Amino acid sequence: MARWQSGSRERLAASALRLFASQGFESTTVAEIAADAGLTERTFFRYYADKPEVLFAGQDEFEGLFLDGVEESTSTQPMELMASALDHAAAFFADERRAWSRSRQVVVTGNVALQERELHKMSGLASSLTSAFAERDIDPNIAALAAEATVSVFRRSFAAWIAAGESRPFADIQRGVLSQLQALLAPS
Amino acid sequence: MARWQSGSRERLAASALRLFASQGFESTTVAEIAADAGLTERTFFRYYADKPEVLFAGQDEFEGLFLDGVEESTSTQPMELMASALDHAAAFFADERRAWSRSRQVVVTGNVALQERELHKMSGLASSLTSAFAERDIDPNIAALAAEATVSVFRRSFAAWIAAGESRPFADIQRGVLSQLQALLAPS
DNA sequence: TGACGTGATGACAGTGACTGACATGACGTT
DNA sequence: AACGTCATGTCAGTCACTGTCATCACGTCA
Repeated sequence: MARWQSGSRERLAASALRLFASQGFESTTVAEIAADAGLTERTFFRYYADKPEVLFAGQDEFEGLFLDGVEESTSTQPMELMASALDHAAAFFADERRAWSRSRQVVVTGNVALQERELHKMSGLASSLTSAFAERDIDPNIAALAAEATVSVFRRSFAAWIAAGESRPFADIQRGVLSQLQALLAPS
Repeated sequence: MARWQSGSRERLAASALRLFASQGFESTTVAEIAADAGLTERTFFRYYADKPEVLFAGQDEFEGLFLDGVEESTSTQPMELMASALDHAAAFFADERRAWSRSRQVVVTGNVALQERELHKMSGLASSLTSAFAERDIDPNIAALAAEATVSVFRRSFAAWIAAGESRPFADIQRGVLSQLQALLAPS
């Protein structure tokens, strides 16, 4: 029998989300999360750099989907690369994940520190996309604007996807939002 | 002679920026800032909600310029409202402010917590713009995309404005970036 | 089989951000 | 001159986060 149960990292994340959802982010201490997972506070910080970070595990995988989408496309047109990245990332948001995403988002929306962390993650995604676009010989300034537009479309789509009553698949919503953005900025 | 010197808030902000710039954000304690301003740590937190916030005083005024720009325009076209907001806000970034903005940005760029706070302020600006646009009978989804696009243009412009060697006025840079964004998303 | 290294964890003390509660004392008003 | 107000000081406390050392199950190698 192992001295330590395996999956400490996952247990910590699960305990954290459950406690945050039931009693709030600020009124849950790290020591409490750790105890709930059968560990100590010190061990929590060996897995997660800080308290907000425990809600953002798996971010790298998510960001990788966008980048894979860019790599898959052979185009050098910003719009086509954006669409490819968005389409590819949509796979992450399967319908089974919708309920989980909703409850997680309630927690994030309810705390400023978590909102800030989420924005920072989105900013990191935009940076990565900027680099990926720039490797296709796209002007750096254009690449940055395209990357931020991509993230905007994703965020709007995600918000719509978890809205009450919404049932369309993520990919469908996202294509609609991208069209809206194009229409908005079309020279009239 | 007054028991307390006036302008405590401003002295705290000035001490903070100076200390952050010379020895870094993290290695400067709030107690140190307060002492430098002739006050105590407790008083610092009566003026600023937390340590990052001391670098973001005056944010309301800045946000107000964007909103004034929207109000000044009588248009109901998103693109025209965006342009009006951006043009109006450009007044905030006079050439005299460029050197100060550069040194402040060095501090912000050098610390993750400050970057997160800055992103959150930009997000708040986007929310305000979304509401302002929505009051012009613009579809909420379009309003949100237009607001985020506005903020993207501003941020890209600001980055260019403080770049080494750059000397064009802020308004000129910003108009160029807005044109680039339009060109990027123009249906081909 | 037993010594040994490795790696995950615990234990503990310390720093610093932030808060609540109460005390102080200069100032204007009456 | 008594009084209320308000910016500030003082102090104790909580909690996020860190450095350091101890512990102990496990695999390996002699």
